[in-house]
Amino acid sequence: MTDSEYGQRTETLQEPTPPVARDAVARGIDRGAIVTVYGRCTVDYDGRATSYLEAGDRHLMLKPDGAALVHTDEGQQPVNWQPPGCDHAVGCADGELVVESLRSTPDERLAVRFSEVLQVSAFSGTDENDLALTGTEEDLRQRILEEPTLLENGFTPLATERDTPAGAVDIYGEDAAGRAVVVELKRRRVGPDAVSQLRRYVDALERDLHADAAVRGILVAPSVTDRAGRLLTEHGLEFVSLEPPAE
Amino acid sequence: MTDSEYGQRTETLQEPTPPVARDAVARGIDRGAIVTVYGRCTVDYDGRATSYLEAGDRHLMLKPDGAALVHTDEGQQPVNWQPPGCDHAVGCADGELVVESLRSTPDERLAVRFSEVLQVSAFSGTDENDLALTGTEEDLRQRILEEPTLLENGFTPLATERDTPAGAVDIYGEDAAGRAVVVELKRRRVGPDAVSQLRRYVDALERDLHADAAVRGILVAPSVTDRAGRLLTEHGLEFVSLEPPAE
DNA sequence: TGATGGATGTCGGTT
DNA sequence: AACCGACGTCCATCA
Repeated sequence: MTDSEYGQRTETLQEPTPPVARDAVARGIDRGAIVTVYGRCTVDYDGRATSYLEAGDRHLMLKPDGAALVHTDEGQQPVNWQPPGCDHAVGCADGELVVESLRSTPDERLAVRFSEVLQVSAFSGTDENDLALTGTEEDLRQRILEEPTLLENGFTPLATERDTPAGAVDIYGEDAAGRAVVVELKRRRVGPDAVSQLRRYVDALERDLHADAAVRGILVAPSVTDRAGRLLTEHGLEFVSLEPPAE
Repeated sequence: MTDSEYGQRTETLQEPTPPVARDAVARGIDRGAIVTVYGRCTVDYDGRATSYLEAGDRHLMLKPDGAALVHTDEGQQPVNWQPPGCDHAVGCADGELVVESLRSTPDERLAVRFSEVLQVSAFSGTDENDLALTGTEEDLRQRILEEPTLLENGFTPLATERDTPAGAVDIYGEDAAGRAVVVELKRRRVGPDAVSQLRRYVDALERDLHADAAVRGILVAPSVTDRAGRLLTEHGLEFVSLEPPAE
């Protein structure tokens, strides 16, 4: 039922007793493995908020970086979790397997109590490669910097991440008439929040450059919602429809 | 090595051949189980963006609601995923196990190709219970509605989720002098975005109630950042420090 | 189905 | 350690 010889890349136990499960989990954590436990459990969380989950069958994953995830059979998001950097502890109490993940700053505690353990697994392996992702806001920025005319004729980018009292502007530049232009980029359709963000930057830059300077604000995104479009008009801001490159 | 009798709550195979793995995954999906695969794989994603991940050892989880998660040994978030509502398909190609998850609106495709399958598991179970969570924004709202004096003496809540052209206001009410008050709630320390949000609501309500009416805007949160504090002052908005109740 | 805003958001960069 | 904004954000709610 197990393949627990030293050096194996996986080690799995079916319906172990709590002490056996505890030792397997502890050994997996020690070896730097991804450890999973499936079984009937309750979950306590206390930290930034507080939660409790009554008994049910769930899947717990403990990662060597200190992350913990409790998954039910629904949803992309775990029902409970702990971020990387936590310390995992495992033990038996009242004949149950108990897994705890703790961290400080902020003080947070996750406790999973298994009344029944159906399976414990430990997975060791290597993963050297990083994800290659395209279609991000950064890609959209590159596209505009390489071909500023996409924004409008005569636009000249002068800086990216230009600092203002309100934060860093995505692209700062000049139009054909020499007016200052603030560009805010979004990789997808935007709502009111993006308009407010652009507005903050334009306001801040107008103060920074002295009161006389009128600063143009251009929102670049695939599209805007109705309300966002109205907000743009109200605030005298502009919109240019552009998407991140497909690849 | 397996406990695949019909009706078992878990079914696990160690190092199955691709066709055997394929059948186990298909059977697990059919039964409405949570299916996991651990092994060496590459991951292709195409949809709202595009990504590719070179070979490495990873953990794939397929949920009966159509969600798919690819986890490495690091991070709380999956390196690749597909949201609930997808169709999972499994097959063999070039002697490899291939799992695909597809959806439309938007069109998105996730493909995981295993050059080596170390373990396949299927977990069946029941989970009737919902998470009980406290310390949310909703709890903060309840706290204020029950004791409006926490906000300020003489405050009278008149509505929650009051609609304005800019969206729904968390709490709408009147102060002791009968002036309209817009309250924006945040469960934790806030930055500039929350201030802009409150500003949009105050603006919208002032227009809605006619130009003469001065509307007060109060941000309620545990604390604000420096920049947010400055923005509040600039916009003539107020701040009251309150947290969600501890339990 | 789309819009809107909350979230124990998480994550990365920078100060 | 805090601040800030992006994210293939996810997610519930409501129109």
